[in-house]
Amino acid sequence: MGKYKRSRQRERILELLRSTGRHPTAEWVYRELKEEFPGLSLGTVYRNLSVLIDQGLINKIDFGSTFDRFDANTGQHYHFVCEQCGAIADLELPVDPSLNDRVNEATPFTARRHSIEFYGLCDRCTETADRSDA
Amino acid sequence: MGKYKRSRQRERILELLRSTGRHPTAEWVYRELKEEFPGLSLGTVYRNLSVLIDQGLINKIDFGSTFDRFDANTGQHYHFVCEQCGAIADLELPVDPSLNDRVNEATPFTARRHSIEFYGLCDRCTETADRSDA
DNA sequence: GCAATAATAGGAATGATTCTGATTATTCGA
DNA sequence: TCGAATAATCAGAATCATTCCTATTATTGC
Repeated sequence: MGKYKRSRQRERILELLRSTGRHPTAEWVYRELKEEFPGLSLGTVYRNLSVLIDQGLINKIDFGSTFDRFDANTGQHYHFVCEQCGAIADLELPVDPSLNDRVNEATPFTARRHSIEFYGLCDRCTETADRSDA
Repeated sequence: MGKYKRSRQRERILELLRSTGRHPTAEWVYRELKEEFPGLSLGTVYRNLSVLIDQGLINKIDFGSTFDRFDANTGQHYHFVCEQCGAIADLELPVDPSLNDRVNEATPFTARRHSIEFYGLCDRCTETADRSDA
């Protein structure tokens, strides 16, 4: 979290994200603003998006991992993702199909399934954090 | 779902995924099996992983999107993802922090937050599906 | 065995994202 | 208001996970 100077580009990117219900990609933001900033480069969009995340003004929707991950447990189950070491674990927590119904009652969408990911520290990383504190 | 012939490589990849609690990346699988199949190529691993998915024997953990997506709604909320058109919508569904507690009681992990994504058809795609059916 | 065809290895291609370097814009104190 | 310090920009190169291509090899069913 360094110190940031203002830039018209970054301000417009934030405005644009706030004004849309979509969850845009960097490419979409770039195309939207290209007319207003003819010299805009995609790198600038990406950099500003990560600055905005750093400032807590926007979020990126993703798993912690940039890699595809594969799972031979094909039954329904939820996941725990360690924010420190990146480990992913299956959870025993019972899957609750009624959650889909709640979406189907409250929205015009048809939810057929859902996934839940919990984020935090795994047992190993919790220990490490305890030691390094204090 | 075409017709598949067996291959030693694919059988071992499935065994490996079943024998591990991790949620491996393709690269990890490749490294694990490289000694057993000295000529193994990463492309073979990827192809077989997608065949195994097609056969319903494994799952890939990801969002529907291969793009990063950004969201100016920084409050806690859940998402709906349309499996057909890829649209992502914020849901009004109240966020339930007690879910974290259930994980914290039942596991050695420390869950600080969680995300839920519902998958299905959005209103538009539901209509389209209705028309094309029957 | 043999024909048909799926699977393989290896490497090139793709495509989203990040990095680099030279230039421009912003900030802030004198 | 000027100027030094430094963050931000643009353009394009680099990166890196993943997919695609091609010639060769393995599997299947008869």
